[in-house]
Amino acid sequence: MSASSPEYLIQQPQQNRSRATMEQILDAAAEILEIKNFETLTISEVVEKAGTSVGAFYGRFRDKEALLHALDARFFADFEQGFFQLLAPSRWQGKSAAYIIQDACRFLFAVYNRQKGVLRSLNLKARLENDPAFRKREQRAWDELFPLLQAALLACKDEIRHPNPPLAIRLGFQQMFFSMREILLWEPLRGSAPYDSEVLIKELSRAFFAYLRLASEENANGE
Amino acid sequence: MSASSPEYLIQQPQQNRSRATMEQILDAAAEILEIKNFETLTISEVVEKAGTSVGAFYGRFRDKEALLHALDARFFADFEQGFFQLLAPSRWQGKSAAYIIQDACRFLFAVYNRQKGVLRSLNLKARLENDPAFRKREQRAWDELFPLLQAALLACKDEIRHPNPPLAIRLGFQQMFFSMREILLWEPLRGSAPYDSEVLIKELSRAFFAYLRLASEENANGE
DNA sequence: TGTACATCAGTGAACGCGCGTTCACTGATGTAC
DNA sequence: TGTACATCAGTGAACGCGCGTTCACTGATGTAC
Repeated sequence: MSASSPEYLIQQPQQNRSRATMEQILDAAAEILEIKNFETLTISEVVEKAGTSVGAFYGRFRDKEALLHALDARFFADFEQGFFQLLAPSRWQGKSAAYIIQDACRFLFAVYNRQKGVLRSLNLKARLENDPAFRKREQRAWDELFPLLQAALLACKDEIRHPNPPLAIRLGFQQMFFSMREILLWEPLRGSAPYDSEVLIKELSRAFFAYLRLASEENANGE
Repeated sequence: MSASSPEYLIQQPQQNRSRATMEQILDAAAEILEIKNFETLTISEVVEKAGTSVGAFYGRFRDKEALLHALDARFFADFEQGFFQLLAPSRWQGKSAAYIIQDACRFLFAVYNRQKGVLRSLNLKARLENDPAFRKREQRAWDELFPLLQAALLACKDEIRHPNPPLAIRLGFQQMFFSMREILLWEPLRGSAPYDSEVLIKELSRAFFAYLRLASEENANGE
């Protein structure tokens, strides 16, 4: 679940009983975050939903903030597991730029298409907070994924006809990333017609390699 | 400034004196929002910075929320002025898709490149709030700009080689819009190297029309 | 040009509510001998 | 196999702080005659 001894915990659970309680608290919080945000969530409603008590909460967590840190850690561990599984070191070696991009796009989709409530809150916290910890953890996901993608794409440099490949790779990926996050996390709140998953992945990938002006894409046909 | 008699005001200023006070309150709030967010901003600090009193504040505004509504209204009025000025009805008639896109992109840049503190708070509020008013006002800007752009671009349909022009126009514009907002409002907080304004406008436009696969762009040279 | 009155505008101390946090206490689990 | 003790885990009523909001009051501006 979470690392050796994070500073936001009072103390690691020692018995299965308390490990279960903690898990229940995290699950309850995650569930509540699907419909409200972290600011309006109260400890009381979390522990009530988790079937435990306020005191039990503070026996584990330093304060309310610690709850979100723990959710963050839990999510990030999940993210990394998927990351190392899907993106085994040599997965992109010798592949075309188009292949790499679709792969990355599909991964991004998978990352942002679950735990949306938690992700929304983390995303907001990273923007609201003075405490840089949330911002840093958000950054870390980017810092793990982007360099890999960049290296893989630069290896296909001769496919890329954009005059400034490093710039285009960076901005193109940002566009894909921002759009994916925005559309999956926030569009539902606006009630606008959602994109079909496959269409979204395909089109965001397409936009990216069109921007890079891949030679291979030049004579491809759409749809 | 603001419309006839918005419900978030207790009463419209009747004397210049109070109009000035109100303006000072709004300015002070906007300034504070450059460095903190609306949740952590307090009425006391606003009125102190504005050189007035808590009572004066509540003489104008129904509650704290009303302050942000007023800032929203002030910004939106600004937006619309720019909108109707720059995008006079016939401005895009007979123009190429590339021209239209650059024009729209430049406009987006202008919109999001000032009042960033206020815009950040409005953006957050639109996500946090049950009160749909903020969300709706955000939507309205989109609803004014997008149909115009869509119509103008569909008029150049024969330039567009993407197999599904309406889809591509929508998603492409979203990408441009989301990226512009994200990069201008939130990237600075992350401390990553900012883009040069002209480069940003040029590249986001380029990405958009590359995605549409404009015929004209096919044999254009970059940089 | 002055007087009386109504309304507008502003003041800031005091209030009060909500929610995070504490704390004195009980019960459960593990360990030593 | 049982007893004593230490630590872990959980309970929930009570506390208290911060900040939004109120309110009784003073002063400024406008208007009628």
